[in-house]
Amino acid sequence: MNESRAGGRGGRSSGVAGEVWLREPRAYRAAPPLTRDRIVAEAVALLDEEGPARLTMRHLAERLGVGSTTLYWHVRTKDDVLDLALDAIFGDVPLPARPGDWADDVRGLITGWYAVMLRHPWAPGLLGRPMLGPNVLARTEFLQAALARGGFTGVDLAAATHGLANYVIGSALTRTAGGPEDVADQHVRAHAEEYPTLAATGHLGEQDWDELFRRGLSGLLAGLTGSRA
Amino acid sequence: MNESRAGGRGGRSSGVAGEVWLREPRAYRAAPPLTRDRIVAEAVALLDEEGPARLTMRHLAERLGVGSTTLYWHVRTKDDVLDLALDAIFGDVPLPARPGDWADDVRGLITGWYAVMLRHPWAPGLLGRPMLGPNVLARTEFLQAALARGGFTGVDLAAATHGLANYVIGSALTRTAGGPEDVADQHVRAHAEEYPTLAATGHLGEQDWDELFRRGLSGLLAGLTGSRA
DNA sequence: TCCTCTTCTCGAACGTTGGTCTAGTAATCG
DNA sequence: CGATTACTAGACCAACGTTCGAGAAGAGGA
Repeated sequence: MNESRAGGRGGRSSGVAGEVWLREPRAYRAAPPLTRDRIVAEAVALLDEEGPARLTMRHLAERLGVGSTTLYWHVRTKDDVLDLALDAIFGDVPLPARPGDWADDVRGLITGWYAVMLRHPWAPGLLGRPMLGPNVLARTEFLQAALARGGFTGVDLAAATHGLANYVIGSALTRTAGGPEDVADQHVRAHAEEYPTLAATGHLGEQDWDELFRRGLSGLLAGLTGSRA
Repeated sequence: MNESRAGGRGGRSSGVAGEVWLREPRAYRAAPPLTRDRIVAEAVALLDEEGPARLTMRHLAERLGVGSTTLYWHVRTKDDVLDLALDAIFGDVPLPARPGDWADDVRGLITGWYAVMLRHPWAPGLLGRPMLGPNVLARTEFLQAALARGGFTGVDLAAATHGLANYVIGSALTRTAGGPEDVADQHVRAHAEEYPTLAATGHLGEQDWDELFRRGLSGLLAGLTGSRA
């Protein structure tokens, strides 16, 4: 080999410094190159850890150890990242390998959906955009298929699917929307004369929210089943 | 400073040009001074006409004929404007002067709520923030009071209130979220082999959406009533 | 070994945003 | 008439999403 390239003085590691030892071996491809999947995964982690306000392209790139503009080679806009991150977490909603009792499947899917959104509290706030990702569509397909097995057809089927989906979305949104629960509670209590019924209902603990969601879901499911054609 | 008081050339209408004739008489107080209400009303109009993306403090101030910084005398941040605008439109949800049949009142309130949100399609997307405005609280109070009249108590009451509110929120959100309806429809149809049930449901026309909402609401209401303690 | 093509990365910079600071002006009150 | 209050414009700031063009790295061919 050539040792003639004495004085590894090169500003850059290439061209000069033929010494193999001084060059990091394939450092460039050591870490997998940036991929869309890595970006999305890191975005989800960032959202979970630091909240949506901290999700900037620069900060995301920093966490990935790349320049901010590099992201735009893999993704067109920031909204793309948001859309992808949103769909990504819905991949965690468990989907039974084999369809069982239709009502159980529906309940399981909806509660799983709900749980995932609470696990990523930033998600419901991002829901104001079309949800056409594969994970979302697969779950919606499963939901509608289960309802079809339950005897729903035509408009009843569509109404049941949308009704359930809308219920879970609204529930997750209002659950994660409020700041500290005490604030709203105190505010209502402070104006008890204007909102007597609300004030009387009183404070809702951590546990009760899930119970409320469960009851509402049961009611909705029962009502839809009853009004089935 | 400026000794050249000659010529009405002054960049500003004040200080220079002592001639009363050149000054518009009381132009300052001619239009009512900026108030929080005017800001909110203009913000709603702007959102309706140009969409949420165009709601910037500068643009809003421009429409009001004032400087951008002036807004900050009446309002702390842009989020304040958003919160106020959101609550403002809920003032349009009709509230019966005298409570009637509880079920009718509930249906009327929920459908009115839904209609208002569809009339201001930007509203559902802003729902990811605590809703403590007087208009929202008054309607929630009315809803809960009507349900209480219907015999709901305790946890059932809370579940019914939240269930209905969440349903209407989710419905409005998904309704306004999607871009052009055809896009989603075409996308699903293009992957018909993966989403057979969804593809089979087919396209939903303008009319059907309201019908779906109505059916879901009926089902939910029936279910909640049935599971009432 | 050299050249070229494609794939991928990045620094610099642009235009715009929400928000603040400075420095006022018009009306009002004592 | 002087001081106080209500209100406003312009300049300014840090931060944002995004564009642009310059390149580096690897594959393939001759």
